[in-house]
Parts: sequence; structure tokens; C-alpha cells
Amino acid sequence: MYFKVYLALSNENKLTLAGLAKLAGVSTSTVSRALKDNPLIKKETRESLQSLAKQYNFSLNHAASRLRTQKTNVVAVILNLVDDTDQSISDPFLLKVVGDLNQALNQQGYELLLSNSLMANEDWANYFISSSRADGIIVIGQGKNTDNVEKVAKAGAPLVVWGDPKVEASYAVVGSNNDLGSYLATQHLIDGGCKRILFLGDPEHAEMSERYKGYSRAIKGANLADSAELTLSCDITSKAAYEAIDVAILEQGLFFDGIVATSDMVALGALKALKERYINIPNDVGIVGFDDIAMAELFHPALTTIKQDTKTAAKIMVAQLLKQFNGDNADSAVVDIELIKRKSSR
Amino acid sequence: MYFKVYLALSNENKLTLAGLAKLAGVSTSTVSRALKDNPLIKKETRESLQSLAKQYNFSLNHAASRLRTQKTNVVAVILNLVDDTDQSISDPFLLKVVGDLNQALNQQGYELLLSNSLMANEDWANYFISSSRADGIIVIGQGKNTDNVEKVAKAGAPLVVWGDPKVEASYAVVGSNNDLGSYLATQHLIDGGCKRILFLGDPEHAEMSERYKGYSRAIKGANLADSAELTLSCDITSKAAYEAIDVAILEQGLFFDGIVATSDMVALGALKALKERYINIPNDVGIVGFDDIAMAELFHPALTTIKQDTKTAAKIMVAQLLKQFNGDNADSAVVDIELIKRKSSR
DNA sequence: TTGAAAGCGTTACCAA
DNA sequence: TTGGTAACGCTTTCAA
Repeated sequence: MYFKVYLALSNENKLTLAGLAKLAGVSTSTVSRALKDNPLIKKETRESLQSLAKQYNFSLNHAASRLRTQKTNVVAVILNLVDDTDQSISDPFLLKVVGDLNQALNQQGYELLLSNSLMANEDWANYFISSSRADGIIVIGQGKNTDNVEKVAKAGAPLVVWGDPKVEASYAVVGSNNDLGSYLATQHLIDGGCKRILFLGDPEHAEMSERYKGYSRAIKGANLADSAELTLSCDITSKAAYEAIDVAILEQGLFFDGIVATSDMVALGALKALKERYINIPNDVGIVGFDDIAMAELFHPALTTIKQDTKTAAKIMVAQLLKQFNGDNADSAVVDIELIKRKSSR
Repeated sequence: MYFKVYLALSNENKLTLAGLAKLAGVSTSTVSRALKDNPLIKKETRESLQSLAKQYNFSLNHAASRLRTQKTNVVAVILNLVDDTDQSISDPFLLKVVGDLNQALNQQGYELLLSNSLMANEDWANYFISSSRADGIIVIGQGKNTDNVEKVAKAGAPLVVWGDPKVEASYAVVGSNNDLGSYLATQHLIDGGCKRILFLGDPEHAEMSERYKGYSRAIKGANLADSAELTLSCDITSKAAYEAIDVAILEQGLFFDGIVATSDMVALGALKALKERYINIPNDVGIVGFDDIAMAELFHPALTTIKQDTKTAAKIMVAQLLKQFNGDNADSAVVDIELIKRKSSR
């Protein structure tokens, strides 16, 4: 194809700053400054150079800039998945966070390099920062294992983590008030008359363990007749939750009348298992989820849940990361949660 | 903090290839080759240099490599959202595609730079390729407007688009067999006894218009008593679908007994609207979605749908992009779909 | 207000 | 099998 060949050629002689400077009859310094709107350059010169650049469809070679300035304007976002779990990149909540981060980063002139913890071996600081692929790292999820994250922090790389801000850490953690969220969820079920409330999820997982604490606190505070804490452990996927509930009921009968789930996906898995046994939601069993994913209200009954404000969280994370670029210390931050009452609870 | 200061310093004197060469008492060329396992270098030299690098925690400066080799090993993935719509980055299907692309790219040694069409103005080829931010572009979604995409293609930039492969285009399009998928969906409802089948979605949207064709073909072939095609236009979000169905029933009553939805989200929105009016699914109205998002089977009734094989699609897209890196022409490709029968249809 | 020139850290050609 | 060296395209200091 003639067209392609021509373009390939034109690509080889790609216009550079030097080329543009020659065309304009000025030095590269001047062009460089002019294109950055540097007031050192006379206004007219600036404008004429800018329009020349536009005319020739010039664009700066970003790789060269990076090398020279030692700045990439890229932030690596790492999905820190627990590898022995099916909670994958398709988890709607995680992806929502990615989306919101992308917007927040773009607004600040940064780009988002997406990675998951399974690639890039374990030395993230080296891989992303030292090799100047990115200026900073945002890790989504503390998971059960924070070793990789600790390593990045120790290496002194700009880092912000989405996780549980109450967990003591040497790095900045931004996250929801998981304890309070779960407390509110549990209390809401108690207020609705639930007496035997099940905590469904994985209490060993960082954020989830805080959620367990909130649950536990509410249960103790309620002073219920049989106030024992009921825990059913399962991976944070709907499938795992479905199976866990299914088996539990099969073996022990309906030994609970409320479920505090560690995520909406978990809640929805449980919901399905219960509905298949014609257990009435919310009358026989009330359910509260966590996250408020887009689909939560589409279900029948619409899912009561704890909403995590990911938009705000993303903005905060980016702000805290930028602070580190300027040499300042970043702080952990707690993002407000909110109980969204729908139909899966009374 | 002493720690931080120390590290900042150590960062300034970051070990370079030249430094490592000096340490080893060899030239930079040798180190460079050794680290790439170039057989030109004697095996022992290679190994000792590699272990030295590991010992000193050395990592190549990627920006410098890029500048020198004119290769970024990055692919820009652009979510081509329709801006007057709410189909946002939180659409679970789009995000699933992103996730699968990420994995497919990683497997080939490429990284994924995530962008959406709202940023990076309109000149993508310039912004990503000419400025050497990425080696190629994958666009997700043709939307209603393919101007931006055409422009990239004309600029001769390596490009693959996720969309409808039947749409005539000057670039490689990978996508599902939308026409067939929708045909199967419609036929399945007809087989189940539906007589007045509604097409719910936006027929002007590239992929959706192919789905409309498949629907239309099935309806015509069925030779139903009142075989008129029934179309209800709405944005491809669950909310829009919910409202559209709600209003339609309010104004015209239940004038259909089957719904072919353009996406699962649309189907689920419709499902909710119907259930709220106590319309029985699938007996009063059968519903078939499109996509097979993770949540489809969690709903009650579990959603019958057309599954799009995004994993395979992602692999194909990446393969077609890599072909272009080697100067070969890329081809459009059709990915097989599959009717997944669940409970929302008979 | 503008220009000259050094240098960012690699890679790869050519020579040894 | 290894080394010297130019070059990738930009930014920025210093000088004019």
C-alpha cells in the first residue's frame, strides 16, 4: 500500500525540535521555550512558533523529555490481587477505583500505567521508579500480604495505597472507614430486628478485618440474647459466597437472620443462594453489602449497602502522591462512608 | 526523617550502566549486551555481570532506552466513550475488556497506558505515537463517531479497534459477531413462544446497529402474526433502560412479551422495571441480554445472554497490533459468540 | 530576548 | 569476544 509506505517514511524523518527550529530560523532553545509558553521569549516569537508547530503537526518526543528532565508524568497503578483468590481484575469495585483514579490523574496531567501484581515480579520500586517508567505508584488493595508494598515504601518511592487507613503502616494509606461502615451495617440490621447476624467474608484480609471489628463491636454493644458472633469465612467473590452459604445452610440449617457481607459481590452471592431456597429477603434474612457498586440497586431486592466514595478517594490519593513528588510527606486519610438503605434489609 | 533524606540522596546518584561498567571493569557496551543476554558476550562474562547487576539492584533507565531505540513497549488503550451518554468507565463490560487486554499485553511484554477519549484532545496519533508515549493504540468502542479513529488510521499509526468487524473500515476491527449474536437471541425468544419482541437499545451505535440487524432478520424470518419490529431506543445504561421501559409501559401497557437487549446492563435495567410491576420473567416477558458480564447469573432470574469472549478477543487484538509493529498489515477478526441460556427466557 | 552547547542514559555501529 | 563512540531529541545553564 502506497499510503502506508509513504507514512512509514515520513515517520522516519519525523520532525524534531531541531528541525522546527531550522524551519523557523531560530535556535532549539527558543523553540523549546516558546512551546512551553515561557515568558522569557517575546510574545510574538512565542505565538508564531506555536502556530508553526501546529501547522507542521509537531509533537515533542516525550521519551527525550523524560530522559532530560527525569520526570515521566506517569503513575503506575497496581492491582494488588491476592493470587490464591478469584478476586480478579474483573471485580467491579476495583475497576471503579481504577476508573476514578484515571480521571483524577488525568486532571493533574498524569497518565495511568495499569499493572497487576502478578506481573513485574516483586520489586515494584525498581521496575517502575528506578527504571523511570513512572514517577510514583498507587497500589490498590493491601490484600493479606503487604510485603511487596513495604518494600516499595522502604525504597523511598512515592507511594499511596488504597486499603485500610487504620492499619499501621510506614506509607500513606487512603481508604474508607471500614470499621464504622461495618458497625453501621450491623447496627442497622440490629435495629431492624435481626438477632443472629452472620459476618460473611474473609476476616484475615486487611480491610476486611477492620470490617470484622466494626461488626463485632456492634454485636457486643447490642447485648443480644445469644450475642455470639457468627462468622462464615469465604473468598471475596460472589461465587465463593454463594457456595459458602449454600453449604452452611445444608449442614446447619438457617442459623442466622442477618448477613453483614464484606463486599457487594459477596452479598449478592449470598442473596442468590438464599433466594434459591425461597428464603425471604429481608424478612427471613436481612443483608447489607459493602461498596455500593453500580449494580447494587438493580438487584431484587435492591441491596442495602455501605457506599465507598471512590471519586473523592481517588482525588485524595492523587493529591497525596503529588505531595511526595514535591518532597513533602504524605498522610493517610479516611474517606467517609454512608449507609445506603435499600430493600434487602428492614 | 533521616531515612527519606538518605534515600533521596541515593536516588540522585542512581547507578547507571556506565557506573556498573566501571564497577565491573568493562565497557558499557558489554554490560548492555550482557544484561540483554546477548550471545555475543562470553557466557561467564554475561552471568557475572548479571549477578553484579542484581547485587547492586541495578535497573535500566527505560526513558533512555526508549529514546535510543525509538520503542516504548507501551500500548495506549483508549476508552472511546460516547460523551453524551452515561456509559462510563464504570461499565463492567468495558472494564472487563481492559482487564483482559492488560493481561494479554503483559504476556507480550507490553504495558498498558489507560486513557479515555475525553482527555488527550482529538489527535491521538500525535499525542501517543509521535510523542513516543506508546507504540500503538487500541481503541475500545467505535461509538457513534469514528472520526477520531479514522484520523489515527490515516496517520498510519498502529491501531486496532474493538467494535463491529462488519463495519467497513480502513483499520483492523476486532469484535463479536453481533449480528449473529442478536439473531440467536431473538430466535431463542421466538422458539420460546414470544410473539412481540422488543429491541431495546440504541440502534445508531455501531455495534448496536449490527445487533439490530440480527434481530430484524430473525423477526422477518419468523413470519409472526404481527411481525412488526418493535424498537425502544435508549442509552446503553441500566438506568436509561429502566426508565425507558417504565415510561413505555405506563403509556402503552405491556405491548411486548420478549426483549432483546443490546447489553446486559440494559437488560438488567429492563428486568428491574418489569419486576417492579410484578410482570413475570420469563413467562410474561422473556429477556435476553448481551455481553455475559460476571453478574449476569447472579440476578433473579439469572440472565440469558449472548456471551462475548473477551479473553480471546484481547489476545487477537494484541496479536494484530504486534503484526503492525513488524510492518505487516493487520486484519479484522470476528470473535465467536455463544448463547448462554439461563432463567430469564424459556 | 535569544543562542551555544553540554548532558540525560542507553544502544549499536564499527573497529580491534 | 570486547571496547570506543556517536547518536537518540530534548532541556537548561551560561553567555551574549
